[in-house]
Amino acid sequence: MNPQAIKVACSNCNLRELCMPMGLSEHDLNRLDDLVAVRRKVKRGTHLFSNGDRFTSLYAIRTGFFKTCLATEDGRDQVTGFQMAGEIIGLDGIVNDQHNCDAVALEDAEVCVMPFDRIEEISREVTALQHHVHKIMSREIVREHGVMLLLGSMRAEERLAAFLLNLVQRLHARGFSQSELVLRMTREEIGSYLGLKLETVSRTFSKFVEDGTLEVKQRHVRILDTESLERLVNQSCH
Amino acid sequence: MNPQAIKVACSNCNLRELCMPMGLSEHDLNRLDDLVAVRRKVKRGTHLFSNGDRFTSLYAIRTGFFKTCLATEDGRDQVTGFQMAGEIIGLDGIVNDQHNCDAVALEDAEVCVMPFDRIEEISREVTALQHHVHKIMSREIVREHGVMLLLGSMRAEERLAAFLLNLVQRLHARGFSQSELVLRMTREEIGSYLGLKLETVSRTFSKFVEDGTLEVKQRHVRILDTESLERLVNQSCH
DNA sequence: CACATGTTTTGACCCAAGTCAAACAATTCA
DNA sequence: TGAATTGTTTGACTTGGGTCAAAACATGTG
Repeated sequence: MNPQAIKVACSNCNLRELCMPMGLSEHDLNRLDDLVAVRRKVKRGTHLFSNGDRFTSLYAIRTGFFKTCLATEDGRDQVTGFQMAGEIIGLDGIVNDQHNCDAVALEDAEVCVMPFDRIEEISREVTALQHHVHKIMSREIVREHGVMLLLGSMRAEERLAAFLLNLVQRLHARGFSQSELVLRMTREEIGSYLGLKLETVSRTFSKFVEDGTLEVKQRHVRILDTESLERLVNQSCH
Repeated sequence: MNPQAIKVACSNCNLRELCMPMGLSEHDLNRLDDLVAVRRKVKRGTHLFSNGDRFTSLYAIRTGFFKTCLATEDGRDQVTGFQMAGEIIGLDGIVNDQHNCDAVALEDAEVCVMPFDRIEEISREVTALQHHVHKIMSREIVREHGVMLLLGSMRAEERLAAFLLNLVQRLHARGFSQSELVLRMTREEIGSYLGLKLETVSRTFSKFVEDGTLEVKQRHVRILDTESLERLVNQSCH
């Protein structure tokens, strides 16, 4: 956990449009460059933060892939999300000044550390940033509504279909293929996120392969029939 | 939907400690009184806002009880939360400038309408309000994490136990009994929230009555054995 | 390279919760 | 007040996904 002392400006970052507000004046852009204190590398399998850690900062993912998960003393475990480049993690820590879940890198990663008091300070001056922060938090709330819908009302196939469509859609927005993806997480982690056991996830993948909807080789997935997945998600009358 | 023209100050409101920041100077308190544009009455069964409505304001519940729910075209329906006095609804609308769920009054209710542009304006000046808004949004994110854990990893009894404990805890914080409550929602709405069918909710209530954990007469519930419910929620080794 | 460890697949079996159906309250409203 | 509507309970039966177990693969490490 040795923070790198690399100081780099948001104004030059190629992920700017993903994690920062757009259309700023030169002056406001310069203010924004004070947001990121340092960058920090996070090795695969290690924690960016853990449940109970003191909350100080939000993190913008520059590279790599994370999961956030909630683990209770009694052994329950729930993956609450998977995050990729340009997304912000740590919002859960604001309310109680301590993190309420674990953030674990699923591959070697790098994040921009944004001290929260600095975010609050600058967003008092830069209206666009203030609004941006509100939108990011609201987006997370809406995302979680969607997960609740998935967990509360979908069958296994529908859940996996929704999961895959969401992943490729986000990857596509980052310039990757619309139909091919590499899963960075295990079947068990997918299962935890989707409220299914890993065996069920595996079986559902196999079923999609039989149906000709997917091609699966380990963690490499190619979507052969997107519409078929969309039909599963959108038509609940089974 | 005729907005009442009653203009009342937060500074005198007995719910202030629930929905507003504490320990403000006189000057800041006065600024806060500009937050609430009007109050609005919402009749039982009617919508405070609906999916797709233009987002303009957050709402602080003064009296009454709401549910928020997500309904998709294809007939899926998920209750995403139940809200009571002192709680804030509408946060889902910020990200896309339109509401993403329905807010329905489960009993006659009254809300304080807080135009969001005014919230942003005042929170640029009053740091405590800025921080408060961030905390409210973070709290909602953390709450939803908890629901994901419930939906993803709990069995029916555990879900209902967690639901009841959460309700009495919030009611107790508002001065009501720790052991007695009146449900404002139907079995079906409870089921939708908990990812269960109404029959399962009903059966689980019956089981708790048999076990001597609850006394249930329609929507009146008395908790006879809180510990038993807590044990269910906290010990996942079934 | 071989061994250990972690991950994925598949099969056989089981059970918690869903489905369908019927009877029975409570409310609402004419 | 009584008919209609809505909400709740309970029973009988079914089923999707969980559990347990074993084998096949991958991946990493000394």
